[in-house]
Amino acid sequence: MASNAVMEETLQVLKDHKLRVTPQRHIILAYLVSHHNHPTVETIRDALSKELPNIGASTIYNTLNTFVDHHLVVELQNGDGSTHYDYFGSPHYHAICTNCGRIVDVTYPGFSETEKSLEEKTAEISGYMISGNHMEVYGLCPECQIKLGIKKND
Amino acid sequence: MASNAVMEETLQVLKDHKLRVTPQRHIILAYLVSHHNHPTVETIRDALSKELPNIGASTIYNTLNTFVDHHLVVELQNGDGSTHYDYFGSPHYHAICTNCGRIVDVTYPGFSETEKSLEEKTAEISGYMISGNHMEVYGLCPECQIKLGIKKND
DNA sequence: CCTTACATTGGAATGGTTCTCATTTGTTAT
DNA sequence: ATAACAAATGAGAACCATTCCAATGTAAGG
Repeated sequence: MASNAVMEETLQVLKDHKLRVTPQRHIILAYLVSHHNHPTVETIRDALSKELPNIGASTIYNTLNTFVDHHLVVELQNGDGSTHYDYFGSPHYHAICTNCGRIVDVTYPGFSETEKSLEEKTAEISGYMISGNHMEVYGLCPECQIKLGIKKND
Repeated sequence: MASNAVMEETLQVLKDHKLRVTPQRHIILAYLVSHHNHPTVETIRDALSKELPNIGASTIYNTLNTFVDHHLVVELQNGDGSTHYDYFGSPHYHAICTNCGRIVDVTYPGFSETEKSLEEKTAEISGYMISGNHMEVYGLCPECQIKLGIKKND
């Protein structure tokens, strides 16, 4: 359940981006801000079934696409066939398990510099006018390492 | 049309990976090696309509998925709704146009070190056993900058 | 308030990808 | 060579995430 602080924060975010404040948008954004589940549309629909029992799938898609357009949210594919969404608060990237699909956020001191440097080099080499990036790292999550009986030699 | 050298090379690649050498696999791989179009399944089917007039869509999907499993090929999404494929020869990443979807390969001296460092930091932080990564940079390609009347201030 | 442009609904349509299964083909061992 | 087996192919059906559409509802500004 989203706290009052989150509701106020997300209200402001919507206004800042000149988006019409509908209950659906407000509640979906609050959900994304207060969870880091990297949910799918289905996950969101289930999670909000109490607050928004009659929401249409199209609305969730529309809302998320709007958020993506406004760079509030990023799309992620983990190979399970549906798109996952992540509220883009502070700079981070994702580690994705190739076995179970689990997605975790990763960052480290100096990551912003790495990002910036990558973007600058890309602009220079390709002539693109850069607006963003995605970095993803693939591997086996700790649980799947155990599940598959793989030992880590460190 | 793939040269003899490419056909020999790809034959060897298939054998090295212990993949059964079928004409379909051989020709598709040769196409990927000798083109850097980041093709979709449809693009490939059209391009090979002379050499493989009766190939089924499933075969192309199966073949590409097999190549992906063997890390010969990577999948790319540029937002147009279908998956693009790229033969993974030498280390590089992709710049993707947010307007027209154009994908270009990018690399620079020291890129491998950047990659390696990212993977090592990720392993340390997340506990994942890393097997690979994807980096993508988004922006407007030079053509779309012109098309949209955006001037570059450098 | 009233208006109007925009958002939401839900059901149908779309289309990329996977599935099924009968048939064909590579590969390995004889 | 040839036989035998496992694996790949092809055609179409099935699947399912996502988009489209037309009708209805609603937020925001004057």
